[in-house]
Amino acid sequence: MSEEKNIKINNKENIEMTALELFAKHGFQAVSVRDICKPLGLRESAIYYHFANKQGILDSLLLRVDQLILQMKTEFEAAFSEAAEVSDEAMCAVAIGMLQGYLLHPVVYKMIAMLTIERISTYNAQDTYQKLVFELPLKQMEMVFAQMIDKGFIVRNAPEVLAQEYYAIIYFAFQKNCIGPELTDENIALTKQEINKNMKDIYNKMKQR
Amino acid sequence: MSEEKNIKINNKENIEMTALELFAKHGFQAVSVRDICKPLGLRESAIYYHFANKQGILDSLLLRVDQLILQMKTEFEAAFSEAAEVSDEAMCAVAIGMLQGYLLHPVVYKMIAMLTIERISTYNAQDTYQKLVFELPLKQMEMVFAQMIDKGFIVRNAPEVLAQEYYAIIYFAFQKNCIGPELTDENIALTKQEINKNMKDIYNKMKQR
DNA sequence: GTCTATAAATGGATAGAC
DNA sequence: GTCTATCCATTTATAGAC
Repeated sequence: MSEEKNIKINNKENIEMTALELFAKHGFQAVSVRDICKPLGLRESAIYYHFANKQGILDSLLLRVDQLILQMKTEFEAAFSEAAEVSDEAMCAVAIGMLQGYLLHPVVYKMIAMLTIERISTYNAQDTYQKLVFELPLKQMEMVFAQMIDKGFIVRNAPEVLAQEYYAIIYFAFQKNCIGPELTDENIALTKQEINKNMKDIYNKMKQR
Repeated sequence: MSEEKNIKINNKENIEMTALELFAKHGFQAVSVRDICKPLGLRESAIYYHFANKQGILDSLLLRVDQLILQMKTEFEAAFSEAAEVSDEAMCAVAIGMLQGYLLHPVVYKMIAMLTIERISTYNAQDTYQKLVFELPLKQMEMVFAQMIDKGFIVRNAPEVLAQEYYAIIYFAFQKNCIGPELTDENIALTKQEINKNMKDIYNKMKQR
């Protein structure tokens, strides 16, 4: 093996990930190029070698979200396509999986936090937020319900309405307990607890009478 | 009547409302004191006469939210205490009232937009957001359900779970369609439509069998 | 690919006149 | 209560050496 320096390769990706960390915590505007440099041990000009300007870092991150969405889409399919058993436990498992494996996924979570801020003023960010936080998970939940209806487990036949009802519970608990200055284990535990409670409740109302 | 100049009294409140408008659109950090001055036709020093610093404007606005919460609390009581009839239309009316009269209330909406950004990095803003967007509406919904249970309209006896299930639908549709760079009439119409659809669906599952 | 140095602009904040 | 003028820190961005 050759003597190449494997420690501290400050490539584009490295810079983007540090930027994402900071953008997620403080927002794009509040973070200066110098702030991004510090943890990397770099100077500003090193950043400007990789990116045209500060905006370029954000644009690059937004492109990264699009890739992430595609990746997550295939991961979802692998995770949920087999779980076509129906019980309140199974429904809770799907919901907790959506929380733990997606919304709280280290990169997805930071993207959501960053976009939560940016989407209010920027069309570009709003578009990405919509896809990441609403379209993809809703489409996924819809598929789960379509399957359940197909197999005769469920009475009603509007999978997109059911998806919205169920995902609303997950999204609500997530927003209420997991978005904020710090994400603690207690917050996550409380979120799961609330999702489980509401999930079981709504499941009992919905199941084949 | 005396010849006092009634036009353009640029008092503290005037400055705060202009600041709120801008903070809601771009976030606290992204708005400069000069930005606030422009629409008011003032100079920076005029602002610093009324406020100790830029942060002082935000602090003042946060205090204003607390007053608003108290005011809204009493308005809610007046609006919902009589509506103790139970039907899917009545439930939808309560939900649409929560959207139209509260979440989309001109001032409340701007406060929510501003706090959506600030609450991610600031404990103070997070606290206020929690009260304004979660605690107050949930408490209110809970009271409506407690009444309905009291009068024997509803089977289940966990009003706080029901409140969360119902309010989650409202909050979800609001976040999905009404938060972003511009709020159009189409967005609002779509939000109402989605709330109505999900509300009726969940109501039919819930009502006395 | 990263550094030093520096230009140019922006933004928070104050002093003192009116 | 608002204005002019000004100060100073921060920040974006670039030029040119290594």
